[in-house]
Parts: sequence; structure tokens; C-alpha cells
Amino acid sequence: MSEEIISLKNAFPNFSNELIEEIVANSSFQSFKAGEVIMRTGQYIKSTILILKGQLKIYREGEDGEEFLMYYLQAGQACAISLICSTKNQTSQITAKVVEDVEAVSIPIALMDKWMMNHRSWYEFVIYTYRTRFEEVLEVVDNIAFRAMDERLEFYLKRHAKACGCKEINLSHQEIALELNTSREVVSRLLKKMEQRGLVNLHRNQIELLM
Amino acid sequence: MSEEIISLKNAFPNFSNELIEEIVANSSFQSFKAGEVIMRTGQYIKSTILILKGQLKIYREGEDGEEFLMYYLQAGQACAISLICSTKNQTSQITAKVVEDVEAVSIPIALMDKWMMNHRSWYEFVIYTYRTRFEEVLEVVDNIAFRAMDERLEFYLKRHAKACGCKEINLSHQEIALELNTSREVVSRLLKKMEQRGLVNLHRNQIELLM
DNA sequence: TTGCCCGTGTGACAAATGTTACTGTGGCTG
DNA sequence: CAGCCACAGTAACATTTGTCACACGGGCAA
Repeated sequence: MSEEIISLKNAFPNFSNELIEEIVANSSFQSFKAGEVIMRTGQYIKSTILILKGQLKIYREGEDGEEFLMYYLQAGQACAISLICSTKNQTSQITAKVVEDVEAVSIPIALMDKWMMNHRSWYEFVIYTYRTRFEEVLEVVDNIAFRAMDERLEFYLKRHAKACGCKEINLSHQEIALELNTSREVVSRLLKKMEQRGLVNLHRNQIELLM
Repeated sequence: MSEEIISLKNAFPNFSNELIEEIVANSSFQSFKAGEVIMRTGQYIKSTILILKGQLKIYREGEDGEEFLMYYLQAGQACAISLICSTKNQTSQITAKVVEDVEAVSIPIALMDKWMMNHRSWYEFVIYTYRTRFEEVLEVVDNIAFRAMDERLEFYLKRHAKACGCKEINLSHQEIALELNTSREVVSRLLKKMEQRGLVNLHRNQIELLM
């Protein structure tokens, strides 16, 4: 069994063997380096990407280039937007940037419709992806609609810690400010308050979560 | 041909005849009065609803009962959330309230999986619904993430006018404030400014759009 | 070492929004 | 008609957030 099949099986354990064979036969394996933007607002979507390794962040871009984080994607996941847009010749509504070097499988959108009909495990994966991403976006709406910046910052830090699986967050205040669409000073201010409340320890380029 | 079939065909012209027959054979026709809440956050979803007539609004509820409007649903549409949640025994993440008296078809979720496989027109409808609702929610995120209240109010008024198909919006400032999760005073203030800029005429319980 | 850049801390102020309180007005009902 | 209530307008103030200005210190490169 080739290395590619093994990593596909590992990342997508629910896929049937026949589906995996079809994927391997019809799609190309690709790598992306941290910092690369692999999908941009307004771009046409020609393929869907299944992530085998690494991490992506999906965000919405404002008119003046502001970013707004929607969610992270990791091994075993796919971008809901690309699955959705695939049917029509649709342009992307979001931007995807690589956080940690990514290995992925690129699937021509033409095949997806067929698989939906022929492969139960693909169908279930797509529906599951829709549902979880929709819920995640709803949670994002909650946060910005109902919560003030301090709570949003806490939520952001927790989510980030969860995504990277550790309590040390290696981000500058500036980077956090970008993703929350606020300013560095505000982030510094709020982090300082959190430190006083004993929720975090602050270091240069690192925030240590104590919650 | 029964009256029910005719209204189904009118609202969902892309459904195949076989699909319409199956719908009629397997689902129940229901009516709801304006103001009724037909789906609530946390409730289990047992069926999907296709709207034949009237209007619903879908909103997210905050912890203290705040509302936040996501989008409107009208004839020919269905709630994306209920389509998505249907696969698993899933609870609703949103609340649906009737704006104008609604006539609808209620479809047991058990059938939907089957139809996805057997009816091309159903499959396309579901995918289309996912996509458009997802985009709509992304637009909502844009608005609250990147825009100030004055722009959001303008957007809200335009969207409302579009949904009801007229330039006269019969809502109190209080109702608008609820949907934008702000206070009546703020809405009054901003509307007054819009009136001075010549964008609206204000009347009791009515806002006349001039854009 | 010196100088520089980046990340951070912080004070002062501006702007937007939320809150409180009070006024007026139109229409409905007893 | 009188009283009441929902809706709207508005002033004054509090709070939150954004912006500007500047200071400090660590680490790296010339």
C-alpha cells in the first residue's frame, strides 16, 4: 500500500476503500508552505482540497484588506465553501491561508457530484462538513453580535489553544488584533487585564493560558 | 390535480414530477400564524419545512434572549439548518419565527436521505440551499465584523424592503433595534441622520425608503 | 558596542455606541 | 372627553473601542 493511501486512510478513516481508490486514481497530492494563500476571495474554485496534514485558517476579507477569522481546518477536514461552490462555476467568498505546512489532496470538482451519488461515505462526509462549518460560523456570529471584545479575545485564545493542542500561544498582539479586526493596543490592554485576573501569563511573542 | 400539488409546483418549479408525488404522498401540509415560533434553539429537529407561502425569519438567540437576524425565508425556500441537522439527531441552533402567515409542507427527515440519492432535483435543491444560506450568513458576518451601526442599519432596511418587495417598511424602531441587537435610541438617532441625508422619510410605524 | 527594529506597555484623547431620563404626540378605550 | 399606552425625539452622560503618541527593552546585525 502506498504512502499516500496510508495517510489518506489515517486522515479520513470513514472513507470506504473504493472511495480511497477513486481519490488516489483521480486527484493530485500537493504541498503548501506556511504563509501561502491557497484560495482567495473572488477566485474561481476548480477543485476541493482534503487536508492530510498541517493547518489552514479560513477568513473573510473586508474591503480595506481587514481579516476576520472564521475557522481553522486540519487533517481530516475539507473546506465547506469549496464543497458548496463546486456545483456551479462559483467564486470563493473566503480566503484560505496556510498556518502550518500543509499536505493535501486536490480533487477536481467534476468528480464530486458523481461521488455524492456513488459513495455513501463521501456523501456523509460532505453533509457532516456542511453541518459543522455552518455551526462554527453561527458561533462566530454569536461572538461578534452578542459579546464584547474581552470575551471575544478569551474565546479566540481558547479556540487557538484547542487547535494547536497546547497552552502556549505563539502569536504577537498585532496578529491577534488582525484576526479579531481590532487594534494592537486594544489587545494589549485586554491581555493585561486578563493577566491581572490570573487567566494568562504574558511573555514576548507568547501567551500562556492558565484556564 | 389537487390544489396542494399546484402550489408545490408553483413554489418549487424545479422539482421533478416524481419528487412532487413523493412529497405529497409522504408529508403533511401545515399552516402557521404570524408571530408563531416554529423552531427554537435547542429543540430537536424532526422534520424539514418547505415554504409554500408567507415569510419566516431565522435568527440566532443570545444568552439573555437577544435576537440577531440571520435571514428571511420565503416561498420556494427551506431552512438550511433543518436540512443539515436532519442527518443526525440534531438540535436546532437557531429560532424561526413567522413574519407573515405561512403555509408549508413538513417532511419527515427520514425521507430526505433517500431522496438525496433518488431524486436529482431534490439533491440540487439541497445543495443550492446550503450554498445560498452559507453565503448569506457570511454576508452577515461581514456586516457585523467590518461595518458600523449606520451602515448595518442601511443594509438591514434595504434587505427588508427587498424581502417584502416594497419601499415602505412597517416596523417600529424598537423592533429594528432588537434584530440588530442594539437599542431603540440608537436606531432613532441613526434614522434621523438618514432622514437629514435624504435617504428616508420617517412616519409613525413606517419608514419610507428613498434609495 | 552601537544602533535599530520589533514587540510591548501605557496615557490621553476621539468617536461610536449604550443607558437613563424625560418630553411630546397620536390613537385607542373606557 | 379623559386617561393610557405605544412610539418617537432628544439631551446628558457612561462605557467601550479605536487612534495617536511615546517610552522601554530584547535581540540581532553592522
